[in-house]
Amino acid sequence: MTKTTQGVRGMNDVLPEQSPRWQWVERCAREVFAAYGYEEIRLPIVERTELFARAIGEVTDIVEKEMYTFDDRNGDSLTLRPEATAGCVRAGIEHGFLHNQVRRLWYAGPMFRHERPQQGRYRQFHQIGAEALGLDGPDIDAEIIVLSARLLKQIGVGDFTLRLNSLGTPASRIAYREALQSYFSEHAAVLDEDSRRRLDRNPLRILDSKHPAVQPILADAPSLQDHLDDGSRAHFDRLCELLTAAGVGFVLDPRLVRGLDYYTKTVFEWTTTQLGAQDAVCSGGRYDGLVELLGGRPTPAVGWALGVERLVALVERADIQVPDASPHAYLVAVGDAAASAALVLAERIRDAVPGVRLVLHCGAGGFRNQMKKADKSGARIALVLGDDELAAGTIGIKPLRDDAAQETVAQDALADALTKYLDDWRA
RNA sequence: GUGGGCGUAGCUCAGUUGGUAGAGCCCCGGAUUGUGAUUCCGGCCGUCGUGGGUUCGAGUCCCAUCGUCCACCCCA
Repeated sequence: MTKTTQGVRGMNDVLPEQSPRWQWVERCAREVFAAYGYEEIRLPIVERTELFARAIGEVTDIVEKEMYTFDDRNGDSLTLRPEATAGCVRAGIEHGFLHNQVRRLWYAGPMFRHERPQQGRYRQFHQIGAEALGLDGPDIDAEIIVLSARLLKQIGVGDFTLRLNSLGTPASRIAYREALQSYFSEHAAVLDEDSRRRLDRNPLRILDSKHPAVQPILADAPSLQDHLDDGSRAHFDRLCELLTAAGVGFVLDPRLVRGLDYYTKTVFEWTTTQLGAQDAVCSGGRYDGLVELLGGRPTPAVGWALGVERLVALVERADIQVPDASPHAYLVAVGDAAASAALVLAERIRDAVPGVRLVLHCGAGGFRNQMKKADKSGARIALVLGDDELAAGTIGIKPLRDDAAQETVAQDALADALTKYLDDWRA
């Protein structure tokens, strides 16, 4: 393989065998969003670099070392979006649709982060996300989480854990941050290098550490729950009540900290045990300060994003039967005369039988080989047009998926016959 | 960015102590008396990831590099 025919690292092709699983996930999302009145928004893949720097946070890993950033011809610094919430908020401010309004939005599309690829982690990956803007109550947190629960259930792969935590307001977070810093400073000796580096930059992240040496001191670290302000506390308690009432189970995870700076109050994450290290399949939280931070009127908001590749991997692993688009009928034409007649006949059928999926195959090869192809195509029936049929004005219908007998019908009656087959299959 | 495993036909892999490359599947054509299973026959396919080095000779040894997978990290 030469370099020119080699794809870019971490950016994958989705081949036809895989597409039906993607379509299934996308279709479930579309249906569930519609059921909650969420509207689709389509955003550019490229935004100004400073948008992400401000929204996600200058000192986050994403902004520091994972963005695909380049200069536009006029010198502007642009970046391939590493996530879509920032762009969503940007669009809201730019078009004024957040002004004193409530918006329920969803989006889907590719995101880009320059990380080292591994299972469930790619440089171009796809997210489907939901954002509810303009509402500050715990009920909307509950709604958007319940929505995610329904979507996961609809996709049908099951077996997820919902982890829940509250980060509090920025003010209570700062107080907590200081408490953490002083606690970890006392134990600086046992901290690993990474944790020590985070000590003054982002001490919350130390709670996430999996380093064996720091595990013991994590247990006695100050709890974020103890530093929550009253408002956040009440908000969180109410959310827990609502989720319980809605029958959505969850576990409290005081160590759940998101890697993007804009989160406030509620944060959550759906995880699975089936995907190795990249176990988060859907995660999000509240970001009440972001709209204002980006220059809009103060507007509360909650959202989440799910990783499509990860869901698709689970769909494949669970061997879920998803709808495919294999043809209903495979028309075999043998000989030049039959070939030209078949092309016209096939068009007539597609006109007359709405929704029919008909593959036309003209070519050399004996009937046996033709039938083998018909069988492999996944079609339910083969239509045979040879010299005999041509002369008689008929066509052979050969069932491929069951033992029904072959029949021969007049070409004029083919549309009706096919309609009947389609009806039978749907029944 | 760090660590480890792996890189031989489209796919899954075999290649013994270094001697100039194989199988199965797939694909294509044909036979089994006009029609999908099975079986049979034939055909196509590789500069053994790439570049150096050691050697009379390397897929087999050494170095580098790229890719890939997994983990760390990070996150969807």
